[in-house]
Amino acid sequence: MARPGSEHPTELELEILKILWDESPLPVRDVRARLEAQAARPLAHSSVITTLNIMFNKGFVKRKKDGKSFLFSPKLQKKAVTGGIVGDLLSRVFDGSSSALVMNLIETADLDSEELAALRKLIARKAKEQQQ
Amino acid sequence: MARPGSEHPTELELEILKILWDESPLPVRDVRARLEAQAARPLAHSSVITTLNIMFNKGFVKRKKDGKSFLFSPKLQKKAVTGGIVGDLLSRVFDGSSSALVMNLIETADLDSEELAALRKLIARKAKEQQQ
DNA sequence: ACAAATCATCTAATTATTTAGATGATGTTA
DNA sequence: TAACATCATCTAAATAATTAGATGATTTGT
Repeated sequence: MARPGSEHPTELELEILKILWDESPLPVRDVRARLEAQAARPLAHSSVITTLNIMFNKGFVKRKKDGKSFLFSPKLQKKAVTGGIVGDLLSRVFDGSSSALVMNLIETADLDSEELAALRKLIARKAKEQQQ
Repeated sequence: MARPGSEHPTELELEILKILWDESPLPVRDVRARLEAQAARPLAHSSVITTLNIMFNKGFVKRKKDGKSFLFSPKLQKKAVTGGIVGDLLSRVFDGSSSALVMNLIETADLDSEELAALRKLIARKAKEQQQ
């Protein structure tokens, strides 16, 4: 009875990817420091490097030897990852309906008038592209 | 060294919640049948009821005794669950920026002109509400 | 040169999540 | 009534995810 893994990054993995999206390449030491400082996750050095190596084996990050340490970088773009998570949410909960999710977000999110205006523009642009 | 659980439903739990959102209350027998038919997850009866009871303990579902079986219903609304997952994604990846995620979705989603028109209306309504 | 710091590797442990068979109780059908 | 079907409970096991200390190697600082 196998427990299936997930195709998406786990919560800790997502935290680490975010750190690397913000700045990379980074050595483990720095990833560990930022996990503690930015994500309130104080982990031992070996906990962090273990997770990073698992992520490397999963194809989420690249690593490059630098002296005796490794520098890690994200291999997946932010959009690809969020697209995957959200796409999954779509197919599971919204029967694949993107617009239902987008509407749900717009209804629940706290958007100010500038953000709404920007969205309006984007939608107008999308609609225009569709007519061509 | 505890391994933290997640505050969100796991992938299987989300599949089960979807089934219950579509129709509830449901007995375990029916949940199991739909997992197999709709989610291509053929699990043993006891696997399903174990997961449902874990979900009950987590506060995700309600259950009511009916004869010798239990009927399960969702306790959380779809919006609350997706809002939680997406809110988490926001805070981890988009620094809390709802509009960035919504824009990301609009750009990547395959929306037809009717859907775009509906979004435009919703945004207009939101903008109007904000002026009051 | 020696001590301390840094680093990866190895090994181990905990917990969550998943999966399921055996068992006993209950209900239904022949 | 007996056999069968259905159901929850109990027990067990596999795997993923997480966490971390011990160890040896390398680098840095005194």
